[in-house]
Amino acid sequence: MRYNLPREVRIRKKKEFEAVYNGGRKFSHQLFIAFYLKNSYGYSRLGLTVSKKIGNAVVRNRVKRLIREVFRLNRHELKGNYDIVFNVKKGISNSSFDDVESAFMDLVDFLEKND
RNA sequence: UAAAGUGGUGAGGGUAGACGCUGUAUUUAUGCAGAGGAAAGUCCGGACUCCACAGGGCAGCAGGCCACCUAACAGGUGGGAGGAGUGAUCCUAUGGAAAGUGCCACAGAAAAUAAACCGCCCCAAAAUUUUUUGGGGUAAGGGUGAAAAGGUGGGGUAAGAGCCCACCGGUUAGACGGUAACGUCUGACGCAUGGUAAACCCCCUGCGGAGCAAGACCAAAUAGGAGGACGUUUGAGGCUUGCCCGGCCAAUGUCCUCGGGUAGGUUGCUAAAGCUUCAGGGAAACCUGAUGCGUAGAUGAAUGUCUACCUAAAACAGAAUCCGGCUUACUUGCCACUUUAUGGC
RNA sequence: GGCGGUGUACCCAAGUGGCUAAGGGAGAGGUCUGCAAAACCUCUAUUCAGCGGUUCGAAUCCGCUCGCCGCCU
Repeated sequence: MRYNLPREVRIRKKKEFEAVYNGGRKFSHQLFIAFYLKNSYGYSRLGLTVSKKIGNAVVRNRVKRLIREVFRLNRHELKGNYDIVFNVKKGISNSSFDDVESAFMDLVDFLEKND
Protein backbone atom coordinates (compact mmCIF):
# COMPACT_ATOMS: atom_id res chain seq x y z
CA MET A 1 0.00 0.00 0.00
CA ARG A 2 1.46 3.32 -1.10
CA TYR A 3 0.49 6.50 0.71
CA ASN A 4 1.12 9.00 -2.05
CA LEU A 5 -1.06 11.81 -3.38
CA PRO A 6 -0.13 12.76 -6.95
CA ARG A 7 -1.80 15.50 -8.91
CA GLU A 8 -4.29 13.25 -10.77
CA VAL A 9 -5.88 12.34 -7.46
CA ARG A 10 -6.99 15.93 -6.90
CA ILE A 11 -10.05 17.61 -8.35
CA ARG A 12 -8.75 20.75 -10.06
CA LYS A 13 -11.21 21.95 -12.68
CA LYS A 14 -14.26 24.10 -12.13
CA LYS A 15 -16.44 21.71 -14.15
CA GLU A 16 -15.44 18.75 -12.02
CA PHE A 17 -16.28 20.67 -8.87
CA GLU A 18 -19.67 21.61 -10.27
CA ALA A 19 -20.36 18.03 -11.26
CA VAL A 20 -19.84 16.93 -7.67
CA TYR A 21 -21.93 19.78 -6.28
CA ASN A 22 -24.82 19.20 -8.68
CA GLY A 23 -24.80 15.43 -9.07
CA GLY A 24 -23.46 14.33 -5.73
CA ARG A 25 -24.76 13.89 -2.18
CA LYS A 26 -23.85 15.52 1.10
CA PHE A 27 -22.34 14.43 4.38
CA SER A 28 -22.42 17.03 7.15
CA HIS A 29 -19.99 17.16 10.01
CA GLN A 30 -18.98 19.72 12.60
CA LEU A 31 -15.69 20.45 10.85
CA PHE A 32 -16.80 20.27 7.20
CA ILE A 33 -19.45 19.40 4.64
CA ALA A 34 -18.37 16.65 2.22
CA PHE A 35 -19.95 16.35 -1.23
CA TYR A 36 -19.36 12.94 -2.82
CA LEU A 37 -20.03 11.32 -6.19
CA LYS A 38 -19.01 7.90 -7.48
CA ASN A 39 -16.48 8.00 -10.29
CA SER A 40 -15.03 5.54 -12.83
CA TYR A 41 -11.31 6.32 -12.52
CA GLY A 42 -10.42 3.37 -10.34
CA TYR A 43 -9.37 5.62 -7.46
CA SER A 44 -10.91 8.28 -5.26
CA ARG A 45 -10.20 11.95 -5.81
CA LEU A 46 -10.04 14.93 -3.43
CA GLY A 47 -11.26 18.51 -3.83
CA LEU A 48 -10.85 21.32 -1.31
CA THR A 49 -12.69 24.59 -0.77
CA VAL A 50 -11.40 26.87 1.98
CA SER A 51 -12.92 30.33 1.95
CA LYS A 52 -11.45 33.53 3.32
CA LYS A 53 -13.83 33.37 6.25
CA ILE A 54 -11.80 30.52 7.74
CA GLY A 55 -8.80 32.73 8.45
CA ASN A 56 -5.72 34.30 6.94
CA ALA A 57 -3.45 32.65 4.41
CA VAL A 58 -1.45 30.77 7.02
CA VAL A 59 -4.56 29.24 8.58
CA ARG A 60 -6.08 28.32 5.22
CA ASN A 61 -2.89 26.62 4.08
CA ARG A 62 -2.72 24.66 7.32
CA VAL A 63 -6.33 23.45 6.94
CA LYS A 64 -5.72 22.30 3.38
CA ARG A 65 -2.57 20.45 4.38
CA LEU A 66 -4.31 18.71 7.25
CA ILE A 67 -7.11 17.41 5.04
CA ARG A 68 -4.72 16.38 2.30
CA GLU A 69 -2.56 14.51 4.78
CA VAL A 70 -5.57 12.71 6.26
CA PHE A 71 -6.85 11.80 2.81
CA ARG A 72 -3.40 10.60 1.72
CA LEU A 73 -3.00 8.26 4.68
CA ASN A 74 -6.57 6.97 4.74
CA ARG A 75 -7.92 6.92 1.21
CA HIS A 76 -7.39 3.15 0.97
CA GLU A 77 -10.04 2.80 3.70
CA LEU A 78 -12.72 3.92 1.24
CA LYS A 79 -14.58 0.93 -0.18
CA GLY A 80 -15.66 2.54 -3.46
CA ASN A 81 -14.12 5.17 -5.70
CA TYR A 82 -15.49 8.65 -5.07
CA ASP A 83 -14.92 12.27 -6.00
CA ILE A 84 -15.09 14.01 -2.62
CA VAL A 85 -15.18 17.81 -2.17
CA PHE A 86 -14.70 19.21 1.30
CA ASN A 87 -16.28 22.55 2.17
CA VAL A 88 -14.61 23.58 5.37
CA LYS A 89 -16.42 25.12 8.33
CA LYS A 90 -14.98 27.69 10.69
CA GLY A 91 -14.40 25.32 13.62
CA ILE A 92 -11.63 23.45 11.82
CA SER A 93 -9.10 26.24 12.16
CA ASN A 94 -8.08 25.11 15.67
CA SER A 95 -8.37 21.35 15.07
CA SER A 96 -5.51 18.88 15.29
CA PHE A 97 -4.54 16.09 12.93
CA ASP A 98 -6.35 13.55 15.12
CA ASP A 99 -9.59 15.54 15.08
CA VAL A 100 -9.61 15.67 11.30
CA GLU A 101 -8.67 12.02 10.99
CA SER A 102 -11.56 10.87 13.20
CA ALA A 103 -13.92 13.10 11.24
CA PHE A 104 -12.71 11.50 8.03
CA MET A 105 -13.28 8.04 9.45
CA ASP A 106 -16.86 9.10 10.27
CA LEU A 107 -17.25 9.85 6.58
CA VAL A 108 -15.81 6.46 5.65
CA ASP A 109 -18.29 4.68 7.92
CA PHE A 110 -21.14 6.74 6.56
CA LEU A 111 -20.28 5.85 2.99
CA GLU A 112 -20.02 2.16 3.85
CA LYS A 113 -23.48 2.08 5.41
CA ASN A 114 -25.37 4.34 3.02
CA ASP A 115 -23.96 3.56 -0.37
C1' U B 1 22.74 52.07 41.77
C1' A B 2 18.26 53.81 39.50
C1' A B 3 15.62 56.19 35.54
C1' A B 4 16.04 57.74 30.59
C1' G B 5 18.02 58.71 25.42
C1' U B 6 20.61 57.41 20.82
C1' G B 7 23.02 54.21 17.47
C1' G B 8 24.56 49.44 15.82
C1' U B 9 23.97 44.21 15.44
C1' G B 10 22.04 38.86 15.90
C1' A B 11 18.28 34.99 16.01
C1' G B 12 13.08 33.98 13.73
C1' G B 13 14.81 26.85 15.50
C1' G B 14 17.98 22.25 15.38
C1' U B 15 19.01 16.69 15.01
C1' A B 16 17.30 11.67 13.74
C1' G B 17 13.60 8.21 11.67
C1' A B 18 8.98 7.01 8.74
C1' C B 19 5.44 8.70 4.96
C1' G B 20 4.48 12.57 1.29
C1' C B 21 4.29 17.48 -2.15
C1' U B 22 6.71 21.11 -6.15
C1' G B 23 10.91 21.95 -9.32
C1' U B 24 15.28 20.00 -11.43
C1' A B 25 19.45 16.51 -12.99
C1' U B 26 20.52 12.10 -14.95
C1' U B 27 21.83 6.27 -14.77
C1' U B 28 14.21 6.01 -13.64
C1' A B 29 16.18 5.16 -9.01
C1' U B 30 18.06 8.23 -6.23
C1' G B 31 20.51 12.91 -5.54
C1' C B 32 20.01 18.26 -5.07
C1' A B 33 17.00 22.76 -4.13
C1' G B 34 12.41 24.53 -1.97
C1' A B 35 8.62 31.20 1.95
C1' G B 36 9.60 36.37 5.22
C1' G B 37 11.64 40.08 8.38
C1' A B 38 7.94 41.92 7.49
C1' A B 39 6.61 37.47 1.90
C1' A B 40 1.51 41.90 4.71
C1' G B 41 -0.86 46.94 3.62
C1' U B 42 -0.70 48.37 -1.82
C1' C B 43 1.00 54.06 0.49
C1' C B 44 5.10 56.10 -2.88
C1' G B 45 8.97 55.29 -6.72
C1' G B 46 11.05 52.53 -10.82
C1' A B 47 12.09 48.24 -14.33
C1' C B 48 9.13 45.52 -17.90
C1' U B 49 4.71 45.05 -21.35
C1' C B 50 0.71 46.82 -24.28
C1' C B 51 -2.34 51.08 -26.29
C1' A B 52 -5.71 54.40 -32.36
C1' C B 53 2.33 57.28 -30.91
C1' A B 54 1.99 59.90 -26.58
C1' G B 55 1.54 66.61 -30.12
C1' G B 56 -0.29 71.61 -27.99
C1' G B 57 -3.49 74.14 -24.40
C1' C B 58 -6.81 74.03 -20.21
C1' A B 59 -8.31 71.28 -16.19
C1' G B 60 -6.67 67.67 -12.64
C1' C B 61 -3.25 65.17 -9.31
C1' A B 62 1.26 65.11 -6.44
C1' G B 63 5.37 67.58 -4.07
C1' G B 64 7.17 72.29 -1.47
C1' C B 65 13.42 75.51 4.07
C1' C B 66 18.69 74.39 1.82
C1' A B 67 22.57 71.15 -0.12
C1' C B 68 23.81 66.34 -1.41
C1' C B 69 22.76 60.79 -2.46
C1' U B 70 19.87 57.70 -5.72
C1' A B 71 17.52 54.44 -11.74
C1' A B 72 13.60 57.07 -9.23
C1' C B 73 10.78 58.60 -4.98
C1' A B 74 6.47 61.43 -0.65
C1' G B 75 12.92 57.53 0.59
C1' G B 76 17.95 58.50 2.81
C1' U B 77 22.26 61.69 4.76
C1' G B 78 23.94 66.29 6.53
C1' G B 79 22.72 71.40 7.59
C1' G B 80 19.25 75.82 8.72
C1' A B 81 14.82 77.71 11.23
C1' G B 82 10.83 76.94 14.74
C1' G B 83 8.96 74.04 18.87
C1' A B 84 9.18 70.20 23.33
C1' G B 85 12.33 68.51 27.36
C1' U B 86 16.47 69.92 33.60
C1' G B 87 19.33 67.16 29.98
C1' A B 88 21.17 63.36 26.54
C1' U B 89 17.90 64.03 22.69
C1' C B 90 13.40 64.31 20.00
C1' C B 91 9.42 66.47 16.74
C1' U B 92 7.91 69.53 12.37
C1' A B 93 2.48 68.48 5.19
C1' U B 94 8.75 74.00 7.46
C1' G B 95 7.22 78.54 0.10
C1' G B 96 3.66 82.91 -0.18
C1' A B 97 -1.40 86.11 4.31
C1' A B 98 2.36 93.15 1.35
C1' A B 99 -1.76 89.60 -5.77
C1' G B 100 -6.90 88.72 -4.86
C1' U B 101 -11.35 86.27 -2.59
C1' G B 102 -13.64 83.75 1.50
C1' C B 103 -14.21 82.38 6.75
C1' C B 104 -13.34 83.74 12.11
C1' A B 105 -19.82 80.51 15.41
C1' C B 106 -21.15 82.03 20.68
C1' A B 107 -19.53 85.99 23.63
C1' G B 108 -17.95 90.96 23.10
C1' A B 109 -18.46 98.12 22.11
C1' A B 110 -15.46 96.31 18.23
C1' A B 111 -13.13 90.16 14.71
C1' A B 112 -10.10 94.08 10.72
C1' U B 113 -10.63 100.73 5.68
C1' A B 114 -10.21 99.70 13.28
C1' A B 115 -13.68 100.68 16.91
C1' A B 116 -16.26 104.61 22.15
C1' C B 117 -20.34 99.82 25.89
C1' C B 118 -18.54 100.97 30.86
C1' G B 119 -14.75 104.18 32.30
C1' C B 120 -11.31 108.75 32.19
C1' C B 121 -10.91 114.13 30.70
C1' C B 122 -12.63 119.04 28.68
C1' C B 123 -16.68 122.40 27.22
C1' A B 124 -21.90 123.98 27.22
C1' A B 125 -26.90 123.78 29.09
C1' A B 126 -30.47 122.20 32.65
C1' A B 127 -31.27 120.91 37.48
C1' U B 128 -29.79 122.11 42.01
C1' U B 129 -25.65 119.54 45.62
C1' U B 130 -24.70 115.54 42.70
C1' U B 131 -27.04 114.24 39.02
C1' U B 132 -29.12 114.58 33.83
C1' U B 133 -28.73 116.04 28.63
C1' G B 134 -25.80 117.61 24.48
C1' G B 135 -20.95 118.45 21.90
C1' G B 136 -15.95 116.90 21.73
C1' G B 137 -11.12 114.43 23.23
C1' U B 138 -9.07 109.65 24.71
C1' A B 139 -7.29 102.86 23.19
C1' A B 140 -4.12 103.74 29.79
C1' G B 141 -8.04 100.57 32.70
C1' G B 142 -12.70 97.02 32.81
C1' G B 143 -15.23 92.92 30.90
C1' U B 144 -15.68 88.98 26.30
C1' G B 145 -13.07 85.65 23.47
C1' A B 146 -8.91 80.78 20.74
C1' A B 147 -7.38 85.56 19.04
C1' A B 148 -8.29 92.72 20.71
C1' A B 149 -4.14 96.19 16.83
C1' G B 150 3.84 95.57 19.45
C1' G B 151 5.57 94.37 25.23
C1' U B 152 7.82 96.37 29.99
C1' G B 153 9.37 100.74 32.51
C1' G B 154 9.82 106.03 32.53
C1' G B 155 8.70 110.94 30.67
C1' G B 156 4.64 113.66 28.99
C1' U B 157 -0.68 115.25 29.14
C1' A B 158 -6.94 118.14 30.78
C1' A B 159 -7.13 112.77 30.30
C1' G B 160 -4.41 109.84 27.12
C1' A B 161 -1.71 107.88 23.05
C1' G B 162 5.40 105.34 19.88
C1' C B 163 3.34 111.51 21.31
C1' C B 164 8.83 111.18 23.20
C1' C B 165 12.92 108.05 25.48
C1' A B 166 15.52 103.21 27.26
C1' C B 167 15.50 97.91 26.77
C1' C B 168 13.16 93.74 24.27
C1' G B 169 10.54 92.37 19.75
C1' G B 170 9.67 93.68 14.46
C1' U B 171 10.57 95.64 9.42
C1' U B 172 14.38 97.12 6.30
C1' A B 173 19.50 98.63 3.93
C1' G B 174 24.59 97.50 3.72
C1' A B 175 28.97 94.73 4.95
C1' C B 176 31.02 90.09 6.36
C1' G B 177 30.73 84.48 6.82
C1' G B 178 28.38 80.32 4.26
C1' U B 179 27.55 76.45 -2.30
C1' A B 180 22.71 77.56 -0.08
C1' A B 181 18.76 77.76 3.56
C1' C B 182 20.47 81.23 6.93
C1' G B 183 23.54 83.66 10.59
C1' U B 184 26.51 87.80 12.74
C1' C B 185 27.61 92.97 12.95
C1' U B 186 26.54 98.11 11.83
C1' G B 187 22.94 101.64 10.39
C1' A B 188 17.92 103.32 9.33
C1' C B 189 12.47 103.20 10.38
C1' G B 190 8.30 104.65 15.94
C1' C B 191 6.16 100.24 13.95
C1' A B 192 2.95 100.52 8.63
C1' U B 193 1.31 94.02 8.07
C1' G B 194 -4.52 89.76 13.57
C1' G B 195 -5.33 84.36 12.39
C1' U B 196 -6.53 80.66 8.76
C1' A B 197 -3.30 78.27 2.55
C1' A B 198 -4.32 69.73 5.99
C1' A B 199 -10.08 77.30 2.82
C1' C B 200 -10.16 78.81 -2.50
C1' C B 201 -5.82 80.42 -4.40
C1' C B 202 -0.65 82.46 -6.18
C1' C B 203 4.47 80.92 -7.30
C1' C B 204 8.01 76.90 -8.44
C1' U B 205 8.80 71.60 -9.79
C1' G B 206 7.01 66.84 -11.70
C1' C B 207 3.20 63.66 -14.08
C1' G B 208 0.29 60.20 -21.35
C1' G B 209 -2.88 55.95 -19.81
C1' A B 210 -3.30 51.14 -18.15
C1' G B 211 -1.34 47.21 -15.64
C1' C B 212 1.93 40.15 -15.69
C1' A B 213 -5.72 38.77 -14.73
C1' A B 214 0.07 43.45 -18.79
C1' G B 215 1.35 40.99 -23.17
C1' A B 216 3.04 36.95 -26.84
C1' C B 217 2.44 31.99 -29.07
C1' C B 218 -0.21 27.05 -30.04
C1' A B 219 -5.18 25.76 -30.52
C1' A B 220 -10.70 21.37 -29.87
C1' A B 221 -16.00 22.92 -30.04
C1' U B 222 -18.99 26.77 -32.15
C1' A B 223 -19.81 30.76 -35.57
C1' G B 224 -18.71 32.79 -40.73
C1' G B 225 -15.99 36.07 -41.26
C1' A B 226 -11.03 38.51 -40.59
C1' G B 227 -6.87 41.33 -42.41
C1' G B 228 -4.00 44.39 -46.01
C1' A B 229 -3.30 48.02 -50.27
C1' C B 230 -5.32 51.94 -53.32
C1' G B 231 -9.20 55.43 -54.71
C1' U B 232 -13.75 58.29 -53.57
C1' U B 233 -17.35 60.61 -50.21
C1' U B 234 -19.22 62.53 -45.68
C1' G B 235 -17.76 65.05 -41.09
C1' A B 236 -23.48 61.98 -39.26
C1' G B 237 -21.58 58.40 -35.56
C1' G B 238 -17.62 56.22 -32.50
C1' C B 239 -12.54 56.33 -30.04
C1' U B 240 -8.73 59.10 -27.26
C1' U B 241 -6.77 61.01 -20.43
C1' G B 242 -11.94 64.84 -17.91
C1' C B 243 -12.49 69.10 -21.83
C1' C B 244 -10.88 71.83 -26.45
C1' C B 245 -7.71 71.73 -30.68
C1' G B 246 -5.34 67.97 -33.21
C1' G B 247 -5.29 62.84 -34.55
C1' C B 248 -7.52 58.07 -35.52
C1' C B 249 -11.44 54.74 -36.51
C1' A B 250 -15.44 54.94 -39.79
C1' A B 251 -18.84 54.70 -44.82
C1' U B 252 -18.32 52.95 -49.83
C1' G B 253 -15.87 50.75 -54.38
C1' U B 254 -11.91 47.74 -56.57
C1' C B 255 -7.95 44.32 -55.88
C1' C B 256 -5.14 40.87 -52.89
C1' U B 257 -4.34 37.45 -48.73
C1' C B 258 -6.23 33.39 -45.18
C1' G B 259 -6.72 33.53 -41.19
C1' G B 260 -9.36 35.07 -36.39
C1' G B 261 -10.56 32.90 -31.83
C1' U B 262 -13.52 30.42 -26.75
C1' A B 263 -12.36 26.00 -23.40
C1' G B 264 -7.53 24.23 -22.64
C1' G B 265 -2.16 24.49 -23.06
C1' U B 266 2.80 26.97 -23.64
C1' U B 267 5.37 31.36 -22.56
C1' G B 268 6.23 35.94 -19.88
C1' C B 269 9.06 33.41 -14.97
C1' U B 270 13.26 34.72 -12.55
C1' A B 271 20.66 36.67 -12.98
C1' A B 272 18.90 40.87 -10.11
C1' A B 273 19.86 49.17 -10.16
C1' G B 274 21.75 41.10 -6.66
C1' C B 275 24.60 39.33 -2.31
C1' U B 276 29.61 38.21 0.60
C1' U B 277 34.48 39.82 1.98
C1' C B 278 38.43 43.27 1.29
C1' A B 279 40.62 47.98 -0.38
C1' G B 280 40.08 53.18 -1.69
C1' G B 281 37.10 58.05 -1.74
C1' G B 282 33.43 60.89 1.28
C1' A B 283 31.38 64.14 7.47
C1' A B 284 27.38 60.70 6.05
C1' A B 285 23.71 58.67 2.79
C1' C B 286 26.51 56.56 -0.97
C1' C B 287 30.18 55.77 -4.90
C1' U B 288 34.49 53.11 -7.30
C1' G B 289 37.57 48.72 -7.82
C1' A B 290 38.92 43.59 -6.79
C1' U B 291 37.51 38.64 -5.08
C1' G B 292 34.00 34.85 -4.42
C1' C B 293 28.66 33.15 -4.76
C1' G B 294 24.95 31.78 -8.54
C1' U B 295 19.99 31.81 -4.20
C1' A B 296 11.91 29.09 -4.63
C1' G B 297 9.19 29.58 -9.26
C1' A B 298 3.83 27.06 -7.81
C1' U B 299 -0.94 27.83 -11.25
C1' G B 300 -7.45 24.97 -7.24
C1' A B 301 -1.67 26.97 -6.48
C1' A B 302 4.33 22.94 -3.54
C1' U B 303 7.82 23.63 1.21
C1' G B 304 3.94 19.35 5.16
C1' U B 305 2.19 15.08 8.80
C1' C B 306 3.53 11.67 12.72
C1' U B 307 7.29 10.03 16.50
C1' A B 308 11.64 10.91 19.71
C1' C B 309 15.26 14.18 21.69
C1' C B 310 17.75 19.19 22.36
C1' U B 311 16.63 24.26 23.24
C1' A B 312 14.20 30.15 25.86
C1' A B 313 12.20 28.41 20.67
C1' A B 314 7.07 31.43 22.14
C1' A B 315 4.73 35.81 18.50
C1' C B 316 3.30 38.27 13.80
C1' A B 317 2.62 35.70 9.76
C1' G B 318 2.71 32.15 3.63
C1' A B 319 6.35 33.97 -2.43
C1' A B 320 2.46 34.72 -7.16
C1' U B 321 6.37 39.60 -12.74
C1' C B 322 10.74 41.75 -10.38
C1' C B 323 13.38 45.52 -7.60
C1' G B 324 14.13 50.34 -4.13
C1' G B 325 11.66 52.57 -0.06
C1' C B 326 7.74 53.79 3.53
C1' U B 327 4.01 52.14 6.92
C1' U B 328 1.78 48.64 9.98
C1' A B 329 1.92 43.61 12.96
C1' C B 330 5.23 40.81 16.27
C1' U B 331 8.96 37.27 19.86
C1' U B 332 13.72 37.46 22.07
C1' G B 333 19.02 38.55 22.80
C1' C B 334 23.76 41.30 22.67
C1' C B 335 27.11 45.60 22.24
C1' A B 336 28.64 50.74 22.35
C1' C B 337 27.99 55.79 23.57
C1' U B 338 25.38 59.72 26.10
C1' U B 339 22.15 62.31 29.87
C1' U B 340 19.78 63.11 34.65
C1' A B 341 19.28 61.91 39.92
C1' U B 342 21.26 59.83 44.42
C1' G B 343 25.28 57.73 47.19
C1' G B 344 30.61 56.55 47.86
C1' C B 345 35.94 57.48 46.91
C1' G C 1 -2.56 39.16 -7.61
C1' G C 2 -4.25 44.13 -9.47
C1' C C 3 -7.91 48.30 -9.44
C1' G C 4 -11.88 51.04 -7.15
C1' G C 5 -15.80 52.30 -3.60
C1' U C 6 -17.79 52.59 1.28
C1' G C 7 -18.40 52.93 6.94
C1' U C 8 -23.43 58.14 11.00
C1' A C 9 -28.85 54.63 16.48
C1' C C 10 -31.49 47.89 15.87
C1' C C 11 -32.66 49.03 10.11
C1' C C 12 -32.82 52.88 6.00
C1' A C 13 -30.39 57.25 5.95
C1' A C 14 -29.62 63.56 5.80
C1' G C 15 -25.78 66.47 7.35
C1' U C 16 -21.76 74.33 4.39
C1' G C 17 -15.65 73.33 9.76
C1' G C 18 -19.51 76.37 14.78
C1' C C 19 -26.57 74.98 18.79
C1' U C 20 -28.14 69.41 22.28
C1' A C 21 -25.77 65.45 15.04
C1' A C 22 -32.02 66.15 10.64
C1' G C 23 -35.86 62.67 9.09
C1' G C 24 -38.37 57.85 8.39
C1' G C 25 -39.13 52.74 10.02
C1' A C 26 -38.66 49.38 14.23
C1' G C 27 -38.61 49.08 19.70
C1' A C 28 -40.00 50.88 24.85
C1' G C 29 -43.25 53.99 27.86
C1' G C 30 -47.54 57.19 28.07
C1' U C 31 -52.37 59.73 26.33
C1' C C 32 -56.87 58.03 24.04
C1' U C 33 -60.32 53.23 24.28
C1' G C 34 -64.58 48.65 27.51
C1' C C 35 -60.08 46.22 24.80
C1' A C 36 -57.31 47.03 20.45
C1' A C 37 -55.84 49.55 15.78
C1' A C 38 -54.97 54.40 14.02
C1' A C 39 -53.52 59.15 15.81
C1' C C 40 -50.73 62.17 19.27
C1' C C 41 -46.63 62.86 23.08
C1' U C 42 -41.94 61.21 25.18
C1' C C 43 -37.41 58.18 25.15
C1' U C 44 -33.28 55.47 22.58
C1' A C 45 -25.81 58.15 19.23
C1' U C 46 -20.64 56.26 26.39
C1' U C 47 -16.68 57.80 21.44
C1' C C 48 -20.21 59.73 13.63
C1' A C 49 -15.44 52.28 12.29
C1' G C 50 -10.58 53.09 15.29
C1' C C 51 -5.94 55.96 16.30
C1' G C 52 -3.15 60.37 15.45
C1' G C 53 -2.59 65.39 13.22
C1' U C 54 -4.24 70.59 11.22
C1' U C 55 -7.55 74.29 13.49
C1' C C 56 -9.83 78.53 18.72
C1' G C 57 -13.19 74.51 17.25
C1' A C 58 -13.48 68.17 13.23
C1' A C 59 -18.89 63.51 11.66
C1' U C 60 -16.86 67.10 7.97
C1' C C 61 -9.98 68.65 6.21
C1' C C 62 -5.16 65.40 6.16
C1' G C 63 -2.36 60.77 7.37
C1' C C 64 -2.26 55.68 9.18
C1' U C 65 -5.04 51.24 10.65
C1' C C 66 -9.49 48.04 10.59
C1' G C 67 -14.09 46.08 8.57
C1' C C 68 -17.47 45.48 4.44
C1' C C 69 -18.72 45.66 -0.88
C1' G C 70 -17.76 45.74 -6.15
C1' C C 71 -14.82 45.18 -10.89
C1' C C 72 -10.68 42.71 -13.92
C1' U C 73 -9.70 35.65 -15.55
